Amino acid sequence: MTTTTSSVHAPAVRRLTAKGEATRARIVEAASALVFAHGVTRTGVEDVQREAGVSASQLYHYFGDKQTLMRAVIAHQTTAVLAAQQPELDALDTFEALERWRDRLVALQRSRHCVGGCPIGSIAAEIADDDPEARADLVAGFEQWEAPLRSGLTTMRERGLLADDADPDRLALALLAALQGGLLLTQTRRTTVPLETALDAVIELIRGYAA
Amino acid sequence: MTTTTSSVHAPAVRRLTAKGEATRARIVEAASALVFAHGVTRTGVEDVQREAGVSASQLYHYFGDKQTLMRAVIAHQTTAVLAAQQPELDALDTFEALERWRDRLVALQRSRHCVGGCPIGSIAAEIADDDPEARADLVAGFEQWEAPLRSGLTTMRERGLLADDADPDRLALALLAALQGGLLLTQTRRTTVPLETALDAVIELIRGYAA
DNA sequence: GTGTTGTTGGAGCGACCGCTCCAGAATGAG
DNA sequence: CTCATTCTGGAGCGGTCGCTCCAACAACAC
Repeated sequence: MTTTTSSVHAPAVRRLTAKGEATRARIVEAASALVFAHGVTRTGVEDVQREAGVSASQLYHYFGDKQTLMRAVIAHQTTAVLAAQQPELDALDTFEALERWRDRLVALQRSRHCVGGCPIGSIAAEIADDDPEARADLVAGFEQWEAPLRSGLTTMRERGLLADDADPDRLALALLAALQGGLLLTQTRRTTVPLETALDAVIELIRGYAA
Repeated sequence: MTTTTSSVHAPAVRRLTAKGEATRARIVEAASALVFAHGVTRTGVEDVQREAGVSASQLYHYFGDKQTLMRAVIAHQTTAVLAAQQPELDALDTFEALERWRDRLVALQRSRHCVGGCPIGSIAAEIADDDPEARADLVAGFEQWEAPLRSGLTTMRERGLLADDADPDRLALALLAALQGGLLLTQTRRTTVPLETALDAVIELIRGYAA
């Protein structure tokens, strides 16, 4: 129970050919792009078929139903989001790295003209209350995100960059929350100002713990 | 242009009877509750009809289409959200008021068992990119929210509670972003910890500006 | 080659969606 | 009372939704 893989008797596939793997990947990528652009509910299975260039039977061959597909989308977007924050995210152990990470996030949203929020957060807001299994995946996704933040801050404290009374757990969570809220407001207002302000505020708080 | 009322030729009603006003209100309230629980897209017009106890023709008599109804929901929820934060929100001019406000928000989410995020923020995440008019309403809603935060912090600075280099605009925006992000993570993780941590972080930053 | 399993195409079903339409009942103005 | 306007009930239409089914093709194991 509470396995990270799909639950009981997923109509998914046991073994996948190289070709099948490619088809499956194309479906997930197409679905991810559409969900990012229009949300889960507004993304129809038929839209995914068209975008991925597959037939209905192919889609339902690899994913038993839409819910399963959406869980695959969550997994895919989690990986993509973390990758988009590299290399800074995995070594957030100096104030300079923290600032570069902040700048990268802001630049990314600016390049998107502030359209679209967080690929994971948006899904969370839409289906966290309605799909328990997806919610578990989202919790895991956020945890994968928070972990490197926590680890970077911990390293900073160990190296004496942060005072002993700085709490890496608290600060990492505050950072993630500021990021999510900043993204939402940036998406709504179509300005990167909220994202910048939210991140800068928490970073300033962290700087207050500089040793 | 950019009026706050509905735009060109809204099929809405010119004059409303007392009875009509009541019916309209019932529809908006039912729709608001359903949207809060299940989101915009998952809320069917038929669901609203059932919940409000009205027929299809009634609903379309008061609201030309679903989009118009959703804009009314945004307006209604904006009022409701602000009301739920009173009396603190309108007088956030001491640290004590700030803490009471924080406690009220946390208690509210706890009483909901962390189900459902921000009534406005959730809608924003879902349709900000797809409905330009709704997005404008949401921007206005957030502004109505941010204004008292800004005004409270400004008062604190004027009274000498905050140093001159404290920027009420920045801090108010950071507070709102932390709140939104905290609510999203709290909704996803089903714990009030993220909300508490996010708000406490920004409040701690503000306290750093205490004169 | 043969059999098994993975892969693909495409028609189509039942349910639900937002919305329309028309006729009748209630209401307010004169 | 008269009449225009507002309000209500309910059937139903065209479209879309998630999904099923069946038959054929391709790839791999032996």
